[in-house]
Amino acid sequence: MRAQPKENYHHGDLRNALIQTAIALLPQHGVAGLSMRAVAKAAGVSHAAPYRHFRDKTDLLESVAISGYYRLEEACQNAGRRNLDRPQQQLFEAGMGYLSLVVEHPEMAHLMFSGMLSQENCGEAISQAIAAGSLAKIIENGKRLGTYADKDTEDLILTAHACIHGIAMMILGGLIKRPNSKRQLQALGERIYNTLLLGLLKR
Amino acid sequence: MRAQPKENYHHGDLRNALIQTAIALLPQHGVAGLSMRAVAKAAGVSHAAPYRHFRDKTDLLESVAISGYYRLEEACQNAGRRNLDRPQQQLFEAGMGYLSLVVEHPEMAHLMFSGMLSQENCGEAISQAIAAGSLAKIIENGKRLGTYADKDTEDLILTAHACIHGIAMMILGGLIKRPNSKRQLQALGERIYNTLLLGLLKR
DNA sequence: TTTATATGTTGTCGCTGTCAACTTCCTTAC
DNA sequence: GTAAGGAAGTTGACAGCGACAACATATAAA
Repeated sequence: MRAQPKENYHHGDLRNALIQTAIALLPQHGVAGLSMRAVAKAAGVSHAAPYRHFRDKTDLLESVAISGYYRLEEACQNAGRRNLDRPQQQLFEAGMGYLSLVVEHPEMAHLMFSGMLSQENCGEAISQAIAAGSLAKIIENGKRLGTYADKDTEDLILTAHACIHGIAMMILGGLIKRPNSKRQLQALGERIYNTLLLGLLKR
Repeated sequence: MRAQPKENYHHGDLRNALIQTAIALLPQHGVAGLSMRAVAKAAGVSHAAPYRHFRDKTDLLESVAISGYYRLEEACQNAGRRNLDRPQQQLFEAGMGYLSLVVEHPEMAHLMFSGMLSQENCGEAISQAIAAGSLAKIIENGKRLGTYADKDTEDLILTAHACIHGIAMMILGGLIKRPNSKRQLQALGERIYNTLLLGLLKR
């Protein structure tokens, strides 16, 4: 039994400390500019210490990305729980949560979605299960309530996800002007959302 | 007047040669693994030669990305020209061109869309003018022909672009399984496209 | 022909990711 | 309670990188 984590040497929970430190440094340094050594130094350990807990840099970044996926899932699930009997509001708020996370933590989003991490550890499996998983529940619920079109559910989920993800990545990639207020982001979300619901064609 | 580019020393058109070499090396090395020195070596010049033509690494990568934007524009414009009186086919083929480029040249797409390049030189200005520009013409044309809903044109363009871009980035980021044939890609495009046209809601 | 400028080369710097070798702490077996 | 051994930290080293300065050479201008 350890009373207090010793001051020197063994850290006690360096692995998590490194992940949290990396998350903290990410906004300043950017994903490209974030070095393993900088994370180690900021965490107060020597430059090689991280290699006792992570195979290489990618391994650390994967762990950071995974924590981002969980935050994203949480945002989507909360949107679902807040509006159990209003499927359209569920979907809209989930989408706004998705967008907000990307806008507020662009470097984290870059890490999660740029595809540079091994597809095995945090690609399809996790992101699919999490982000699309929450969306899927919301859309299936809406379909049960008779809100959505009587088409293949997978197609509805995929299209909604693509739309949300697309706007997020367009902001991230500089293809559209980055909204500089919650209000602007909300307005952007509404424009997309309404168009997506009604479709491009004349009704 | 120069008869033949001399074998030694002055290259004649090193700037373009470096861009082309970088494009050629991109698939093997990936954007993260592509080094200035590797490009220089592959182009047959010394490791510092590129700095006579590019301020830094980002400057070279920007030039590579810009050439990608032009390829993308070309694909979209061709789709428009091929189907002048069929607005839906125009939009679908433009989208498929967009998707194909990303699937066939994922590293180039990564460079174009990840947002790590300076927004000034090849961000909003160029990408907006090119990709969205071609899409805009197509959708405006379709609206004139009475195909599309009587909503704000900007919203239609934005939503269509987001949808296409989103699917492309989901493939790139490993969020959905990468299609391994033209046929699979086509099928994926059709699912999205039909849902986007008709909208999520019951009609 | 001389001179200036553009372009390519070599040498160097600090930083990075990663490994090997060493040290220190904690745990477990006797 | 102590010795053995593994887990977790340290220092030192290496090659590769981006970038700059100093130098060399080819072309253009005078």
